[in-house]
This record gives sequence, structure tokens and C-alpha cells, in this order.
Amino acid sequence: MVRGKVQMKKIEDATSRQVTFSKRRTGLVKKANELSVLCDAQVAVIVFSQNGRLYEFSSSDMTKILERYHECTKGVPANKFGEDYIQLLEQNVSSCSYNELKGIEEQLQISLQRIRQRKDQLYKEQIEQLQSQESSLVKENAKLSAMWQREKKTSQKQQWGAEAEAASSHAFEVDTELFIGLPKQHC
Amino acid sequence: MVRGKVQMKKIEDATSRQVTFSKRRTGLVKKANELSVLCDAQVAVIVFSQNGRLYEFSSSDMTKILERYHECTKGVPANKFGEDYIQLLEQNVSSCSYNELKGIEEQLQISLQRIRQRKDQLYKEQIEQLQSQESSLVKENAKLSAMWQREKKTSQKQQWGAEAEAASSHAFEVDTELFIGLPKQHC
DNA sequence: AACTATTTATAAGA
DNA sequence: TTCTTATAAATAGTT
Repeated sequence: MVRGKVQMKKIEDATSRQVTFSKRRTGLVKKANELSVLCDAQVAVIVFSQNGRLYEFSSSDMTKILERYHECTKGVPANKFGEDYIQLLEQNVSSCSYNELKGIEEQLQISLQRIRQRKDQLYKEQIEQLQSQESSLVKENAKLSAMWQREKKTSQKQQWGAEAEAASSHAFEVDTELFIGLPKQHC
Repeated sequence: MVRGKVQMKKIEDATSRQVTFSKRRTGLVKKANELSVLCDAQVAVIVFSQNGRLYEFSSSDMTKILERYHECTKGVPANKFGEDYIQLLEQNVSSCSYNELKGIEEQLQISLQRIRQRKDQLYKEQIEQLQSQESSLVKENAKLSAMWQREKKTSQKQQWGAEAEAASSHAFEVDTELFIGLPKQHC
């Protein structure tokens, strides 16, 4: 049984440390899942044990969450490798024959197609995310609107007149955390 | 106060959802930190709120943890972009002048240098990680060895002779989770 | 933000 | 590893 507070330092006994790791790792993942379900959040947890074993949890596709994280972290991706690629390419095309240029064109066409597909995919995901947020906000709005209607009636009954109207219009400016723009601008 | 179990579904009321998100996010991060301290584990937590805001926790440098994750996930990185780069380059160098080749050589030299630095850095980190694991295993070994010595003495006093010796040598084969090789092979 | 009745997590023992 | 149980910790609802 639990005897007093646990000291917040590395557990020295290897066996207890292993058992505690297993239990707490399970607990952490459970909490992560609950947070994602209850609050409609995207949650990712990555754990490496002391023995180097990987454990992971993600409320949705881990790759997508990590991509979103990278987008939020780096303001501009600054794809250095891509820049080098183009720079190097441009240095060479000036002295290429027609057939060589034809080959490069074909390769670039394929690359461009892949990049465009990827871009479209990301765009689609952003749209879906915004739609999901919009849906939540519409519901919230309906609730606030109903509250305001009730408030207005109460005010009229109490004969507050013009003052109540002024107060009510102010109440409509409550911050509902709506934002316009791409999600990344919010990080 | 808590009235009965909470239903494991999205909290409909926006205000409660926001409050619960804040409380549980704090709780999750606390648990993640405790796991990393008590069990000497690397832990990373990434959370996106419904409003698209990013929250993160990492027991050590987040970038390093994510890199390690990527190494564990992809068996072989299969750097498609790099392959294309080389393929495209090779298609062109065949018809280049000396000065053009000189330029390409220089560019490649710089790229190669960057890649080598990166490779060395990763290698160094792997070494450090293995040393850390080794240190823990050495301590564990010393403990097991001491236990075995005590066991042996007890056995001798109780005159178990050859049988005890056979049992003891078997006890030395206990799995201490030692492994030889790079960490990624362990995932 | 602070409070507290409850539920939940978990350390130690079996 | 899994179960049990005493106790610590988290937290939902309220103020």
C-alpha cells in the first residue's frame, strides 16, 4: 500500500522502477486518452523507457499530429534541402541539351505533382479542421443567443428600458474565441 | 464536487470543456514529468486544444525525442527526396564542362560535410545513450551479484552441496534486459 | 482562483 | 505478471 508521499526522484531499485514505469505509463496514456475524448483535443504521448523501448499514444494519426507540431514550431519551414536542390539544378540546366532538358522536365513534372498532391492534402485537412471548429462555435453561439433572449425578456419585465438595451448589446461582444485564418496562425 | 463517474464523451458545455481541458492538461503534464523523473524515461507530450492552440511537455529536448521517435518508427528512412536529388544530379553531370563539374563538386562537398556532421552528431548521441544504459546495468549487476553471494553462503551453511551450485549457476542466467547493438534495433 | 466530496491512481504486499 | 487494498492524488462541481 502507499506509505506516505513518494519522493520525486529516480527510484533506485530496478525492479520497483520497472513496475512503477509500467503502471504509470498505463496511467499516463489513460489520462491522455481521456483528455482527448472529453475536450475534443489532439493528444500525442511518446515515451522511451530506460531500456530504450518505445511506447506511444496518439488520439489520432501520430504522423499528422507531429506534422502539425512541426508547422506550429517552425514559423517558416525554410526547406534548406529543397532550396539547395533548386540552386544546384539551376546551375546545371543552362548547359543541357534538348534531350537532357526533356528528361529533367519529366522528373520535375513528377516532383511537382507529388508536391501539389501533398499541398492539396494539407489544405483539405486544414479545411476539415476549420469546419469542425466552426460547428462547435455555431452550437456555442446558439446557446449564447438563447441566453441573451431570456436575459432581454427579464430586463423588459423589470422595466429597465434603454439601459438594459445598451447592456445587452454589450453582452453580445463576449469573447467566444472565434478566429479567422489558418490554424497555424494561432500557435 | 464530483458527482458519480464522468461519462467518457465530449463535454458539450463549452465553458466546462474549457475548464476541464485546462485542469486535465496540467494533470497530464504533471504525470508525464513524474514518470520521467521516477523511472528515468524520456517523455514527450503534445496537445492541441480544440481552438488549435499548442501545448507541449518534454522531459528533455523535444526535437531530440521526436528524432529518436522517427528513427524507431521508420526501419530505413528511405529518403526519397535525397534519392531523387542524386538521380537527377547523375542524369546531368554526364554532359557538364570542367568548370560546371567544379561548381557541382563544391556544392556536393558542402552537402556531404553537413550530412557527415549530422551523422556524427547522431552517432555521438547513440553512444551517450548506451553509456547511460550501461551505467544502470552495471549497478543492477552489482546488486544481483551481492544477492547471489549471500544466497551461496546460505546454501553452504545448509549443506546443500552440489545441488545448490547447480541452482546458483542457473540463477545467474536471469534476464537483466541487457542488449548489444544500436537502440533502434530495440524498438 | 479556491474549496471539497468523490473518484481515480497507484505503492506495496500477496 | 496480476490482484488487492490502503492511501495519496486528481478532479467535477460549486463558490
